[in-house]
Amino acid sequence: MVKRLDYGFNGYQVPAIPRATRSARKRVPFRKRVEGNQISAFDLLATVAGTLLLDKESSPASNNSWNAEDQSAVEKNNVKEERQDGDQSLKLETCNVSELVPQTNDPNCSSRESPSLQNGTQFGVTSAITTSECLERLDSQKLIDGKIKNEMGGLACKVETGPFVSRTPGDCVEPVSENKVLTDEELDRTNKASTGQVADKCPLGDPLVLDGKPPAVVSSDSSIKAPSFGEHDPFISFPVQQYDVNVVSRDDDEKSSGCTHPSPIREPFRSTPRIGDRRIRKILASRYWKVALRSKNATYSNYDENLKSGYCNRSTYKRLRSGMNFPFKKRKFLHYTSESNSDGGTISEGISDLPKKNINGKASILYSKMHGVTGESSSLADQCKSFNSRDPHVKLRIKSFSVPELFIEIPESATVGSLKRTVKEAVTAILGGGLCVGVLLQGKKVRDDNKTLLQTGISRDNQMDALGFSLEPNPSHASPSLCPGGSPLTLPHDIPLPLARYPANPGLVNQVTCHPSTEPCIPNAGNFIESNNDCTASPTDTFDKSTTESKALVAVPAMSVETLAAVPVHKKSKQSEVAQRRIRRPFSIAEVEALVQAVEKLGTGRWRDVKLRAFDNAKHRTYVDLKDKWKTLLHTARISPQQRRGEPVPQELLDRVLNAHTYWSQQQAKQQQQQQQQQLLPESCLPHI
DNA sequence: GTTAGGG
DNA sequence: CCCTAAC
Repeated sequence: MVKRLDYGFNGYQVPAIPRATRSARKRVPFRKRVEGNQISAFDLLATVAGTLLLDKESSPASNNSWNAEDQSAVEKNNVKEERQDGDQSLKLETCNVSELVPQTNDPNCSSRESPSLQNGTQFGVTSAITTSECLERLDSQKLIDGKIKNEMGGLACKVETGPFVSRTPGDCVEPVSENKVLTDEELDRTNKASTGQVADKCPLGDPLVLDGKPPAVVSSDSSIKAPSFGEHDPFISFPVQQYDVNVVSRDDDEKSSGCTHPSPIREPFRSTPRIGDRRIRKILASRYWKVALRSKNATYSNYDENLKSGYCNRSTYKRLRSGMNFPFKKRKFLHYTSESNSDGGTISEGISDLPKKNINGKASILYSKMHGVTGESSSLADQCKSFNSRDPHVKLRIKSFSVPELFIEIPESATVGSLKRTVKEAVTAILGGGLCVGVLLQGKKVRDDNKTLLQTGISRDNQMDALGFSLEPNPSHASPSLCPGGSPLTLPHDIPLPLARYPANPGLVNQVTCHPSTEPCIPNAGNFIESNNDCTASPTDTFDKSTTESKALVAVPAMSVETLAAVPVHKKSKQSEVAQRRIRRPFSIAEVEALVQAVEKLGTGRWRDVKLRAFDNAKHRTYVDLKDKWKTLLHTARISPQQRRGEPVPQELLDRVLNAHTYWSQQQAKQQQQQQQQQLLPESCLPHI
């Protein structure tokens, strides 16, 4: 009873039955188990979206171009004076994210060391593209550039399915070219590497693809190839079924089992070992991700481990996992029966069995005609079927995406640099969390994320008429009207992720329009930037302040919630049913106060009651939220004020949190003791009865 | 559906 | 804030 006075409130209510005895319960760390390894449509979405995010994790160099290191700043006084009527409202209806090139990799390529890599660094330092993939790209590019240059009109996303090239496990050569389109010379060397050196050193493997002929060198026609946004090509492959998916990054200097040391049982699918920071840097640097096949007995946790090891920086990892809404979320893989789903049962024989099907040196080509692509493409598709029916991968090439519309208000006095940064942050945020990826098949939205590609019809055996991806604004992020009680979304300023460099082609920033503006409409960002360079202060002086004082950035869906379609969608599709992350809503001090008061009264472990008592009207606060907030409050109270971030919580409240927690912990302990005694008592009393 | 806990 | 297990 004395404690009441200490806490300064009316007292505690001891719960009748302390469910909180669970608090003593220690949970076994959840192990991700993989009992099946089909990839679901969700994973397809996630992979595409994840690739977008990986774009954001691009090199600092790309960031510089956005930050415009040479940006001048306005006078501080001007910055402080934020006048409503002076704000510029810029509406960027769409921005292209160009040349996202998810593409299949060869699942067999994971452990081979490229002779060319061993010999030197002719392909650069950090990139990693298998020769085979180079060939794939070549071929794909050839198809695109030459025969099937696929015009998608004004569509936001272009998806191309390239030829599928199957290879033996031994033909993996991984030279590297991350930051540029391969030049003819490099390509030529690549071909040589695959046809010559590798073949010499790989007795077991048939290194050759494409019928043993090096593909015709394709000129890197930049007029056809959209300007690269992130200066790299991420690759994605989707097993149609059967295999665990593991995201690995190939270390170019990794010396795993080389071609010169063939072993009877090779492990071509083994992921690269953890090698700590270096590996992480490689991942971030190369930004080359593979979705590799893994043996059936591998567990999905390995994927997580790879991520963890890949991102030694825990915060980075966490950001990917949750903080940045990294959409490549782990998803529990569907259970499946290997026998029933396997292709004639061959898959069940093991991974090593699969490459054997392709050893004959004939490439298995999967080509799926795109929307509007007919003729030659269909013949390719036929080829594909005749060549190989074993490879469970779907090959996709997404030419470009458009970022949904952004709405930006920024003071006139803001610097160009801050404008750039603002746009960057808006784009970053929308890519990070406010974006959904939709998959469209033959004009229809694929809604069931749990279906496999095979089930959905996105498979090698399918004549993919129209496979498309769309970027859709996340309504919870995009529309203020969807945030009842909340202010229009202010995009966070603390997103450290650099976006890929500003598109060199000003045309990529489409339809930059000006909202109520005193200035003439700005045709494109490039012109705007050039015309505003009259600042005097140093960029760093006022950079953050400019930024912070700009008006809220509101991500406005370009067409309401309509899809930015990659493929013509005839009917207006509803919002994607993909579970979307809720918008982050920091607790206000008043809410914290209410929470603390309720917990003081009810105790911890009664979050539903706390919710009903103090947050019944706050629909967006679930009892889980309250529990989590209490958790963070407790953590905040325990750390030093210097370590605290965000809006400072009054120390008085934090003290109350600590006191209440201490009290209720003691109560729980007491009640546990009582319970134990009650359980023991009857037994001990038995003799007396 | 709730709660605890890891992420 | 999400996800999962345990209840």
